[in-house]
Amino acid sequence: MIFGLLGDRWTTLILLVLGMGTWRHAELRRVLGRLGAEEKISQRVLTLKLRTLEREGLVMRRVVDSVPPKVSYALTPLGADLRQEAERLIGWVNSRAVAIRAAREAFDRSED
Amino acid sequence: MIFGLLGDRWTTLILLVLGMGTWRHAELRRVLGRLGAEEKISQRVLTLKLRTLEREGLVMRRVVDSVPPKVSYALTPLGADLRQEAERLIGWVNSRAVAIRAAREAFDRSED
DNA sequence: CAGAATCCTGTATGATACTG
DNA sequence: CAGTATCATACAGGATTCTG
Repeated sequence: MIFGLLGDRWTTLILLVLGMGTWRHAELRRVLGRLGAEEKISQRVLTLKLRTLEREGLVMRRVVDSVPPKVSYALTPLGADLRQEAERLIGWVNSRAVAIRAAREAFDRSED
Repeated sequence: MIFGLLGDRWTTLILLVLGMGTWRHAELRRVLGRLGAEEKISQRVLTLKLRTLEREGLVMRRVVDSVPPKVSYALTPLGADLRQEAERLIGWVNSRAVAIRAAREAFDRSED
């Protein structure tokens, strides 16, 4: 994978959503469940992904130690920057979607 | 992952190497083994990756049906285009390598 | 040489239950 | 609410063997 960061099922999507603002864990989880045509992300995996992103300096974690605790997540400047790159790549794919689909169908037709 | 193509261990590297020219299966396999600081790619996985790339219209496969057979691989124009995008992303990471490493070390220090 | 078939293993992801 | 712990599973990747 390019650099072991965007190469998993959820990270890119998380980056995109966090690009829209600041979210608490549960909110973020709900939104991810809708935006992605995929299934819902498990609580455990969301925590893992956020930890990794925080570790890489892409996400900021803010804790308000009340009861119950409030934890919010947002992109760091570095994270916002990477999000732009991700969007660029998504744009690339979208603009080539037709060609790619055509290639796929041609391939599938010819192999039988 | 961004779009399920660059999100694996070998595809990006294959794209980069194929950007350097046309290769036969065994050659390509040898070069991948050196360029990547990683281990050697297995014959099976290389075949799988090349098939996928061919299906997406990114790689062209040319067979000369002699004995033994000669099969060569090269990028299509679409593949060459994607390779550029991949290089851009790699450039992004390289130019931020220091910041990322610093963030990682700060995180590891603070968690104990 | 290129690749198909088999078998095996590690890692990512997921479901569930529990806690500060 | 956010997170941890545990257990279970799916899939990518790898080793080996065989063949046109």
